[in-house]
Amino acid sequence: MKDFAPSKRPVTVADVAKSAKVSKATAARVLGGYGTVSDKVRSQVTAAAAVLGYRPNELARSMTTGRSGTIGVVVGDIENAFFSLAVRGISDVARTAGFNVIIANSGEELSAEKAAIDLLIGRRVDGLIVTPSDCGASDHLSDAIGVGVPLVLFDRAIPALQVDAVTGADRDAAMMATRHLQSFGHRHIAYVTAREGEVGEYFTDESQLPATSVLRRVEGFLAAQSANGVQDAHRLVRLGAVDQDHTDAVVAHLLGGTPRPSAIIASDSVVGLEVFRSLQTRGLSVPRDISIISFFNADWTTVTTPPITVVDQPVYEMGRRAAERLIARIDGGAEASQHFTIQTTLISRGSVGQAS
Amino acid sequence: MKDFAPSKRPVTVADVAKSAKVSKATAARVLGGYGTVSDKVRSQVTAAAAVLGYRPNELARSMTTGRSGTIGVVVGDIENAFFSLAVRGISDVARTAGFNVIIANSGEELSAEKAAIDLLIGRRVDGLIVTPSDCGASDHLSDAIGVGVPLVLFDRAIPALQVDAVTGADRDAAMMATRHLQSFGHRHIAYVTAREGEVGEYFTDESQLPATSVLRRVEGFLAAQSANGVQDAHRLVRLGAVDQDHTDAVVAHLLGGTPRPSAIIASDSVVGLEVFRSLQTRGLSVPRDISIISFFNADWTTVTTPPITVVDQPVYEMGRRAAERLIARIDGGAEASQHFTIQTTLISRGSVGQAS
DNA sequence: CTGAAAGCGCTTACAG
DNA sequence: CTGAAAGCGCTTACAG
Repeated sequence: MKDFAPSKRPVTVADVAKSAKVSKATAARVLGGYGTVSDKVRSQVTAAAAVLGYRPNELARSMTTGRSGTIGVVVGDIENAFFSLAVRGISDVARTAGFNVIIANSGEELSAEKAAIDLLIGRRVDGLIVTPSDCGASDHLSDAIGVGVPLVLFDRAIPALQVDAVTGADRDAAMMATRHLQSFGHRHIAYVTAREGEVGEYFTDESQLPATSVLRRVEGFLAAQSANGVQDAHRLVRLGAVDQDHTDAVVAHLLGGTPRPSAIIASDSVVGLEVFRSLQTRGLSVPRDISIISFFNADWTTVTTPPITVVDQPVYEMGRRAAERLIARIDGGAEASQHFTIQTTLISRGSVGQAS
Repeated sequence: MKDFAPSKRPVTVADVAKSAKVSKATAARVLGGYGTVSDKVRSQVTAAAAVLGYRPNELARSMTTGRSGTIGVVVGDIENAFFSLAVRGISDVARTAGFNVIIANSGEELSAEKAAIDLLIGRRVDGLIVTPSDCGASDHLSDAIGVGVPLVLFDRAIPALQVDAVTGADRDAAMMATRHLQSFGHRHIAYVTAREGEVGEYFTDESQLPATSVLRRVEGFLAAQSANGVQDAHRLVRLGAVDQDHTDAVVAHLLGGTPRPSAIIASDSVVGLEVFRSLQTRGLSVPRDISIISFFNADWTTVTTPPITVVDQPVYEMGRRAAERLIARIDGGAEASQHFTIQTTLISRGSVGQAS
């Protein structure tokens, strides 16, 4: 028995209808699972569909119903475990509710984010979850809302925009981490982020930190430092840890400067890993020579020597909440927009010691 | 100025045409970027589209053209860094070629994989890249091919199926790793995989390993061991390392058994991390008490003490190749199917020492 | 319970 | 260069 060349033309309801000797409408009813049909007709159609190998064209279906059963998710970087975990939370909820998920990557670039959103709206997703790469830019998002696409922001809020958002309690989390270090006698604490910036560039202005999650953390850090009588804390809030080489340079600059920090807080687990490597490379012993706390309870933080004290963000739960909220909106609730803040905890492991 | 409630009905070419006082066909020509129009008309239409906020309906577009400009990717677990890296490779090539990527997760379950493939075909993707969860099951894949959807297998091949595949050189890689251990005097070497299985269950039969990538590695391992005069090597090929608890049990069983292995090869970096944690928990020192090699050069392998010797699979490159091949097929090449095998290297770090 | 017709928003020939 | 008509594969009223 030979396989013939693939029959290019997909089989349609019309084909099934003809084969089952019923009208298109009737065939469509059983194939689409709506309306009422007699059992006899149902089995005829089902049988015909099976032998023909009918597969519904979801595109056509979406076009007539106006629903695609899909939600679009735009994240900063799917390779970052923070986002993969969030996506799982979103997907789990979506699947249960009968939605599929399309993921797009912005690479934390506004232009890519815009393109992704256009694409997803073009594909007529029923709703959107996005991690805005620049919380100061909201035009493309308000456009989306204007078009009628339900939107939930993830991890970051946009103050200028009336829209649902699910974020961590970033300010509190940073204060908690900072106080923890302070309780070990640390005064000169550095805060390192991956935001684009010159090596040595420190925080002076909100506009440097377009992601509100990072900004809130820095605010919390500064507040805690200020409360502890440290005034110039912002000088140790550093940008530019965009990759291992830059992080090495940032750390080198920090350790060669005055005051020399005795502890470092890493703004996310990717930066944390790079900072840890930098310290290792320089032959520094953690926590004897320097202490470190990283945001996000990533895999690697548990197998280092010592294991790393982390701010444990409930990212899976955050993903779930975002999806739940979005689906509620899709299903009609037009209530006022809300900002959900998810509490975080500190997991104390071995990377924090007494300030020397 | 007030914002009115979102205008639910999206604006269509017809709306733009009316506003620009041209025919639908003409408006569609400029909006769709095909055919020829006068500059005057073009600017009228463009202007009208802008004020109306026209967004093309990609669904409708796909339905008439028969192309969606999208490729579907089904991976085992997007949270696994191996797959995220592959997806980036795929996405980079796809984007450059003007395709978008839809990702679906199978969780390494055949039923979920089937559902995902049905979904993607229903959405009329132009092609499919899939990591088959069970290389013995090919019906759903040959169906896809039968429907005319170009398909490239990733990481694993299906011997029974004439179809393109991009895999690592798994047999060679495992032989390389095994020989490396042998050169340090190791004879009793364990090989641990995450495939479902009882604690203590060892490899006796191909059917236990439905992923050919794993099977080829085991074959390479056994061949190398056999060449070194170790006959019962398969008894140390263990299944069941599905999560930390099970891995703990598998490692405990291994270390309590006879012969007691002096080295462990982890079949992927997730298993590797769990095995490393197990060893740490048991207070074993690597490599003094036991040596370890993990597949995949994951983040965590560089920050442990000692850092881990790994089989470095060029996963990004594999992803790129898969996407390139798929796009070539989509663009018409009906050449014979091919199996691309990508060479791997061993990165020797500190986790392998002399056998005691 | 079943069928004929219209329509979703585009693109594709086919005329002018 | 521009327009009128048909069609992609479904679902949705509307009749019978």
